[in-house]
Amino acid sequence: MEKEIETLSKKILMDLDYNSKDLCIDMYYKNCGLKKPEINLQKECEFKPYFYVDTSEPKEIYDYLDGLNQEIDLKKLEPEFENNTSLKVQDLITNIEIIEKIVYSDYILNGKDISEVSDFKNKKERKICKVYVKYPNHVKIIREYFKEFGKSYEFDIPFLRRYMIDQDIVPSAKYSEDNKIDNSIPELNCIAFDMELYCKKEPNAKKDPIIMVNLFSKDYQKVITYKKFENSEYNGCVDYVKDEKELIQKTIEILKQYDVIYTYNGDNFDFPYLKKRANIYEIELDFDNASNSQQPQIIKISKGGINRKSKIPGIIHIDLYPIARKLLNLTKYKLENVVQELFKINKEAVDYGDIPKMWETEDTTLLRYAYEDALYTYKMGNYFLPLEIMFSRIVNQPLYDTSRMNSSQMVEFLLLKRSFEQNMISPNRPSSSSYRERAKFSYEGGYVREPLKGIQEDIVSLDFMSLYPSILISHNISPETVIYEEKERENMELGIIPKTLNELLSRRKHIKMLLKDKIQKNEFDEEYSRLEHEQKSIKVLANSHYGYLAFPMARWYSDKCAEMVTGLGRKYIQETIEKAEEFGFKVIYADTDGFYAKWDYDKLQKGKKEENDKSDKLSNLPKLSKEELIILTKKFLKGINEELPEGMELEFEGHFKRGLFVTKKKYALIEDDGHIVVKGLEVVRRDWSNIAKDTQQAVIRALLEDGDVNLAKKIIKNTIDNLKKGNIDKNDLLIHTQLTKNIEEYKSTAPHIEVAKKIKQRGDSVRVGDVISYIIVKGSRSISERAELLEYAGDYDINYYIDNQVLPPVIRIMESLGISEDELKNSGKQFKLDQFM
DNA sequence: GATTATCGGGG
DNA sequence: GTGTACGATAATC
Repeated sequence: MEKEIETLSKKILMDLDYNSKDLCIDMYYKNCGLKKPEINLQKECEFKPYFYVDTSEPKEIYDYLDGLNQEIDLKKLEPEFENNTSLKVQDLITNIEIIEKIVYSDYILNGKDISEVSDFKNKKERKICKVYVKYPNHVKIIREYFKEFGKSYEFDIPFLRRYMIDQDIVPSAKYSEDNKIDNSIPELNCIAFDMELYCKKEPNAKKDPIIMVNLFSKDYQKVITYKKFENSEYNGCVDYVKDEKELIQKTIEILKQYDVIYTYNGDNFDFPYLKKRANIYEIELDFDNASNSQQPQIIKISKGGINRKSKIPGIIHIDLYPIARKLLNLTKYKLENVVQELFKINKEAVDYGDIPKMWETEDTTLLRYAYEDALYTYKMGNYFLPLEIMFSRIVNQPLYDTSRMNSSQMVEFLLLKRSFEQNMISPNRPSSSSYRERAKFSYEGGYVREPLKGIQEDIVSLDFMSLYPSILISHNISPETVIYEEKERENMELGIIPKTLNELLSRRKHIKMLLKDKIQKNEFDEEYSRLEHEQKSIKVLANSHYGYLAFPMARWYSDKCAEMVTGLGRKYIQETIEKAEEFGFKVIYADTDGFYAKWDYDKLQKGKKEENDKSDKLSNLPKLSKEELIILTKKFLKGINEELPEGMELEFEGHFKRGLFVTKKKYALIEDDGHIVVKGLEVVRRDWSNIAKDTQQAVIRALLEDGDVNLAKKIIKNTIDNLKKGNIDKNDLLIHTQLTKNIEEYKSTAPHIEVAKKIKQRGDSVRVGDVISYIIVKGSRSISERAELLEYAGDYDINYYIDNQVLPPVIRIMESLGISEDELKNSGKQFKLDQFM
């Protein structure tokens, strides 16, 4: 009895899954009121699959089907039928209803003639047939039979998604006893799961055993293994089992006690591998965690395009790899790279090839590596989870799914939900032919202005706050409004895209206000962090709407809209630049939604001579201080923002002491606190030698910190001199390139391929994925043939390093300052000539 | 320079 | 599961 009362206090909808055996939706709730929370399974069997057929008369449908007299190909149908006597399409239809709906497709052009498009300003519901069928997986097959009859709609929305949309189910949220949603982020029990294998080549689940399972949660942090590591300082972190079979069994026993499992690439690797190994030992993989369920829950590996997805019903598997890929912008997404980015920690990496040896020699490096893999997976999971929960709630789809969706897919589900709420029938996805047609479409993007090259001082950076979303709203751009003239569009009801965006941005504005209030009151509590995550996720979703319109797979695709948005974007930025220059700024560089500018002293000089100085008092000063420049900038912003449409705002982003502008998309800036920001210049790329990277970095630093061109020149000259004198650590000359396929598969040759061949000839092994580090040595053969490993390298090729490594990254920078390649190259010689004279 | 192919993460 | 990637970079023309 006491338990019952507690149970009522709060429950969280954790996970949902379509159960094809029971033809129902399994809903996993977590009861939070209990001392030990418990998962409960509820079955939803009332919801029935359906789709729409464009006719107002059910009889027409039956007559048509009778006329067809088509028997269904039973092979296509599963689950199997009780009696496989002949089946007709109409036997699988359970009901046809006439309902009133707004058919969105009526209002969009999409290849039609303009005369066939209905007027959105007079949009209204019309009669259409809602066709119910017996089984969800029959919808698509049955729909095929209607192709000759007429249009059908919403036949490809997965059953579970359909249910979430129609019933307004909010996942990963707390429900109180009166079924109201509580906004706080639920406390979930999370565990990170990772494993190590014994394998000498590519892992093969038939023979390569799992040797360690690494688990990390709030109350359990262990590496489970079956080989005793003697004298290890890590003994406290190790749990021993008898063998691999016991290892797998123990892993399942522990994992099933948690709500959330974090992995890094578990979709494609850990779970499929675990499943295969468990099959070998005939272990029943039962992850069932619900107190009242009777069926075993096993890992479901489904195909998602090229990749796989691993789902355990009732437990939320969060694979952090796809999340890191969509939320971070890195060149590499190995676990170490992401850990470095998020926590600024250099995580030790282990070469996979060394694992067997470490295992045999009981090298504890392997234990530490295993332990840290789980630890950082856990930290990363906790870092991303609140944001992902917010995405799941806003989009209104299960966390498992939204965490694997890209932003366009999330926008689509958001729109499907809005469309349903507005009693609309959503447009269909494109056929494969129109998909190909759409994919070919290309259009002009943002405006990028050629920079004022060289070193600039005292720079302000200004940008539009969410430019594209605000253009979509203020110009009412949507597939159904785009056919109207500008004026007409702005005076009519908002289309679905601007309407959805408007709701999102108003919510974000409201949150921002609440946050400001909390900051003032110094309330950095749970509520604060929840709001912070919510506003962040709204920002991501709002910024994805423009991209969604140009996404060829989108239901609400519209190339016209996308083109219009970038066109208006270019107009706004160009007009703003003009106004900035009229005001007294000199714009140095602009890209899409923002620009860098300095104060134009030259123009003021001219202006003074021409007309007797009417400009602001401040501009009379010989040179503006940083504070004065910012005051002027804010004054300019105020004027601009008064003229801009509502919701659009140009913002002050920052002040920079100095900047170096090389070409479009290639520049570097130094902030007032000395922090350097580099864009598009190659310093970050791994395949260059240290000497090339270090020289470029030193040159950028010299130019930004001191504005000293001569110092930059000197740095380059010194490097060249040192190379000539042999005054260089050979390690700094190593060039690193990854082998991306087997040596035999390369059609052409390259230095790292030649080196890999040499390694093989010497009897050592090279594998796909190895990074080959080599030096180019002296000689007359081709460069590829002169590539050597450090230990076999003789004298290095001085000219190669000067011409192909050191100079290319710095030449463009120096050219932007008016210094030629010749001057840099010959400076050494000239120096010698000077000595002769 | 433009177009086509491949690769990613995990061990 | 009433479904499918995609975006960057290297290789090649």
